[in-house]
Amino acid sequence: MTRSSATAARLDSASGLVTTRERWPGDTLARVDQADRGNGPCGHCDLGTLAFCDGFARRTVTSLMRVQCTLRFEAHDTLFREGDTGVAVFNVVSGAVKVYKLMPDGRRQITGFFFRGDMFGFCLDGDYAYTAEAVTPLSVCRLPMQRLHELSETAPEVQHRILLRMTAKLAQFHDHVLLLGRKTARERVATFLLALSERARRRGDPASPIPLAMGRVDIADYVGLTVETVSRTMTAFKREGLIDLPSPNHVAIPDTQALRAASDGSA
Amino acid sequence: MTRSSATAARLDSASGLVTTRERWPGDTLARVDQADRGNGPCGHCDLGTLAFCDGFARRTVTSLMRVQCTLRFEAHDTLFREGDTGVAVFNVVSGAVKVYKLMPDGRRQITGFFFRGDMFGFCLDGDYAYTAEAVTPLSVCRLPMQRLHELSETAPEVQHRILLRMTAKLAQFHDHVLLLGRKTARERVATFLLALSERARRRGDPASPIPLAMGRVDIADYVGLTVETVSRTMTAFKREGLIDLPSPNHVAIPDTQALRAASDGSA
DNA sequence: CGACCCCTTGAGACCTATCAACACAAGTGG
DNA sequence: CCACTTGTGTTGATAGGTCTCAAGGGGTCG
Repeated sequence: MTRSSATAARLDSASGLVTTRERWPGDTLARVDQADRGNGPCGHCDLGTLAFCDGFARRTVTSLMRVQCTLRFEAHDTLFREGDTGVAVFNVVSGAVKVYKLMPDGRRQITGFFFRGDMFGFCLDGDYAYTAEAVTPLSVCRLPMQRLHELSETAPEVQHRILLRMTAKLAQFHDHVLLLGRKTARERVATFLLALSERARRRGDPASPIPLAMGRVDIADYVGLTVETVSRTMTAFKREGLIDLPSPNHVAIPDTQALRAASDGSA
Repeated sequence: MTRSSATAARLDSASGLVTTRERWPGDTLARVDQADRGNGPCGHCDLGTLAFCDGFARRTVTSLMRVQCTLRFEAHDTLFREGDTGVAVFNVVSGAVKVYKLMPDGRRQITGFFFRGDMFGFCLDGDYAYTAEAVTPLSVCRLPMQRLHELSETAPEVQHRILLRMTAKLAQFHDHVLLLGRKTARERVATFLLALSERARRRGDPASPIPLAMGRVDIADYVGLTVETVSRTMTAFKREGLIDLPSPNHVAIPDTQALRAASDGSA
């Protein structure tokens, strides 16, 4: 699994020594076996229609191929830290990522989870406002922000897609702010599970038995609760038949409408 | 103050009958007296360096002038509602705007305040994810999103500035999510006041005696607390000398560092 | 002057956090 | 193979921060 090269990439990134030098498969920092290369538009991944470059003109795809590269990480690896100079955006090819902010006393708030097809790390002449960490073994497609920006000057389609992703992210934030500011513990957990389910559906995975890539602590730090409250709430949901827990890391939603009702207090 | 035309614009916008037809000063829907026109790059406002079009090439500014128009609203007027088709972005020329989401049972979460120079309403082929309402008498510069997008294909500077605004907004959201998910009541109020102060400073206003354009209820709905808690907290801050309240709507910050310490629990 | 709105203050209730303990699975090393 | 450790999830008892409910003060405006 190209373990050693993945380590090199991780160290490079985690140490803040990210340069603007272009890298691509074959580069010592991010070697990707030929077998790992997918059948997507750019040949870097197999995201299909989820790929950032899906549907772009061949010329554009070619340009993107030159500047992007695939990187691999293990769970708990740090991709970049809050305060690092932001030089690239990432597309998740496989696995899951969490991004979070820390307070001086150690309190943590996870501000987002990213799965296959999701894009994160937007940053324009400035530092990353958060830390990004692999939740599971991870494969990401890395695009230098500057190059992406330059490319978008001649390829409006690229620019439009970036704007689409960012507006979608902004809308997500509005929802999450509502969750954190005004929802009860039950509503938060229900909303979280529904959102996971909906996102799974949108990327073509089954909407109901959903795998929980993250642990209870991460869920708690995302919805602004404690582990205990999350655990108690999920147990309560199971007792009430709102969800099923075949294993601690798998959630089935027998009745979406019922869970939805629990997610905004209309239950 | 062009009351009747402002009413017309409001009704048009609030009723969801926003069209993509270009409008400009002189248009019956958005008449702006000549005296109201500023000395900014486009002649629509006097935002100076805060203006969206500041620093753009003359050709770009001219293009922008053709598609943008200035609108006026009174406090409590609704600019657009959650679910309305998103067709335009707005720049605040004077006054303040709040955007919020409502839950079925009436709970409200304000997700943002916007002041002079701030831009809001980003929306690409989709509906607004929130409602926008004037907090004070308001003057905004309206730019059709579609036109802005078209223009940005030939004027990369426009596109870059949009990206800048959106990444800045994303960073703000990360901070606000941390506030809502992990901060105590004291920390929330302190953070809020500091952010107001900082934003005032950045747009060239004094950082310390800051006017509170919004009431306690709005503050509470923004920081995820109740009015009572906000009021109690501010009273406590005043008692402790962290802030001064010459009037309920004016806050002086004698010691920024002390308030900052209170904003992240390092006090 | 009275109605209304906003802000403030007080007392008690409630939801969630905190602290503590236990179950269970997966390593790890003797 | 077992003892031990570690990590994760669950459950219980208690405490505490914030909400809820209630009332009063001060300003504005008709």
